[in-house]
Amino acid sequence: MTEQTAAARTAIAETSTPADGDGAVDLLALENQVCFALAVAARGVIGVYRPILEPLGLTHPQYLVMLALWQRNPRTVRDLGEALQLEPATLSPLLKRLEAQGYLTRARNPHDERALDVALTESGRALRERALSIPPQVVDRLGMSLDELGALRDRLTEVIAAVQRG
Amino acid sequence: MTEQTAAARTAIAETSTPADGDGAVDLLALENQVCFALAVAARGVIGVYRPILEPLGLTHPQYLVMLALWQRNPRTVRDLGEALQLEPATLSPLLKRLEAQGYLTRARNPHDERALDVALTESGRALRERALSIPPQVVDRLGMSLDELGALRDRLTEVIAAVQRG
DNA sequence: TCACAATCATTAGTGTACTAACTATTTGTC
DNA sequence: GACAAATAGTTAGTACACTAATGATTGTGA
Repeated sequence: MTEQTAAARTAIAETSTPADGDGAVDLLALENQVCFALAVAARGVIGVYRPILEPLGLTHPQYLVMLALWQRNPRTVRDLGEALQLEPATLSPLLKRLEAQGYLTRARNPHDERALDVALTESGRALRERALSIPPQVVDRLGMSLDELGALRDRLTEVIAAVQRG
Repeated sequence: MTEQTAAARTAIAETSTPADGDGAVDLLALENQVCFALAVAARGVIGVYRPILEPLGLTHPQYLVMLALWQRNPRTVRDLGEALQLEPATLSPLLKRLEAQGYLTRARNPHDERALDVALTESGRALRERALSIPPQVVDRLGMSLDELGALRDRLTEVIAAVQRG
């Protein structure tokens, strides 16, 4: 019975696991950690995107950069970093790869030589059409209702706000 | 109204952002992507753990490994991988660092030389006492209620199940 | 028993993601 | 106008996380 393996008990239980007979909850139980559920879910969902994005030659973070640029086109690295909550040091090599793919250009801003303007190429703009089918594919693959996904996004937004509040 | 059907088609409804005047929802808007919220929230929460784990000499994934070992002590790499949903290729160098820190030992299983047994050292067992204060610190730092966090964990569990189901 | 497939871990290579240190440019102030 | 402070981006170094390929061991069927 004890042989039932943690794997069988699944990564995350719906109910908190009592540590022992006195009904106390094990604070350090893996299944009780929100951070663990968050990390596994994030990796898992990004894994769902992987095969869908592969034909476009994009990784998930690169896809997010493209989404940001499709919303507003010439943007500085700093601007993108704020929108995506990424450090410039993370963005810098990532943007170079997207430039190498031909989806965007990188050029110093004439008015402020410190800033680097990132702009879509024709190829980058055109990619949006192909990307339109991605969200439905993901929703379909997850097999979850839009209500469930919306509820999750709202909870995550609370967490993001809580982190930034600190 | 076309408003409803458009909202229903959204990856994430609720405060969905209209793309233009006709009330259609922009499927590719950054704010509407669950994957984006998931990625930002996960990075953010791991960032909250960073300074808390730093005194213990642990990164967040290393902390999760320790949690798993505190629940069941000698475990194989494969066993840990299933519990943490990590590839052995990810776990392998991670465990070597924990071994270098002196928190665990790595030794081939005598019954099956292919398997590698990972076992806590005395130092690794002792670390649990210090770790007991971590969850309260994180909850305090986030400033969210346990109900909110529990609700989030349940939503995340649904996603993880959805990913694994596919 | 002996080829052979399955299993387990490691290695190599790519791509995030962070911190810290650095260069270059702009801005503010005396 | 000179110069310190602030800002923008890059580079270096560490650590995940994945896929693919490799090596070693085990178990099985002919």
